[in-house]
Amino acid sequence: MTFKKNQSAGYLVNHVARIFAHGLAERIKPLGITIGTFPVLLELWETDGLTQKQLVDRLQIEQATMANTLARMERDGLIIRNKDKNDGRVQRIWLVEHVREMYDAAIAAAMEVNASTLAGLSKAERRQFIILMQKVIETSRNRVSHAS
Amino acid sequence: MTFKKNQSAGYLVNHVARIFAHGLAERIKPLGITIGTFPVLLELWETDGLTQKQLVDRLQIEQATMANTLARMERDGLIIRNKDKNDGRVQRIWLVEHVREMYDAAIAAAMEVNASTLAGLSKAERRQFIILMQKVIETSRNRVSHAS
DNA sequence: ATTTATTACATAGCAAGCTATTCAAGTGAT
DNA sequence: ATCACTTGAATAGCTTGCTATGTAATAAAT
Repeated sequence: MTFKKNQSAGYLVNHVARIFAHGLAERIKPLGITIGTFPVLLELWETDGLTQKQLVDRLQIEQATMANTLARMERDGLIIRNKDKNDGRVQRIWLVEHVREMYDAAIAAAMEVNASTLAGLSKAERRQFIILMQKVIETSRNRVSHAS
Repeated sequence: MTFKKNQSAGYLVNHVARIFAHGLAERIKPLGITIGTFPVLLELWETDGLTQKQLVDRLQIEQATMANTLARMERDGLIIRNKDKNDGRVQRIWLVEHVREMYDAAIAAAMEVNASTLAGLSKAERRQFIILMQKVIETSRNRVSHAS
């Protein structure tokens, strides 16, 4: 029996992630933001002035990836960074005013993408989708923490 | 009520895809292959000598992405490309001998990744995971074909 | 037969992810 | 006080994905 990619969780989930990414990208492009910045914005909308380290911990993105994403965001005028007074190593990240006001539109876009991409699923299936993803992430989180 | 990223299908599925990618990457690295080439290899192991166009259609990857992936594969000695006799536009892609022999090891790696990443799910949940992914892909496929 | 359109592929340029490495600022031990 | 360690961030260099655009070969239309 041969390996069938359309029965492989890893293959399928990569495909699905690209579908979501594509949908989100086209919907937030008018706002002047991109998919990589979106999770960062979500955190900052909730808590402005986080450090890079805090963003890395909350978003499970590698530090180097975060540094690059923040550099692009600063370049594009979405955030400003300034050194912490008490600790010269840490950079605090602050939203620029007009970005703080984009919250509603951005959230609407994200909810639209979720709804339309999952349109083929029943309400129960959509709930199950979320639960399964959370469980997989939890499994991985445990594995990683054991390993270290 | 605020938007919660850990309840957002798009956010979660991106995270899960990165977990799978990481797991696969470390397991196939010893074989000298990377995650982007893996789907291409799956197709060629089944049908050697496909054209770039056929790979694009079967893997739902953009043509430009495929061209770049194939260029890397050729550079790394995984494939050779040659022009089709009947149609000067098409490139046929052929596996190099030692890559053809990697099938068993590569499939074993993929199955391991799937098993260990989904270890926190019951058998029924794993089955459900596959079904939900397939449905989302199907929904997207229909939408795209309507749009064109 | 020539022109026009289509098709297959390549190239340019970017975002977003990664690992590995470096650097500077704090912390601790002696 | 100094030396070693740790921690936060930056940088280098790569893969994998995308859109937009260019190019050459074939097919279709007149």
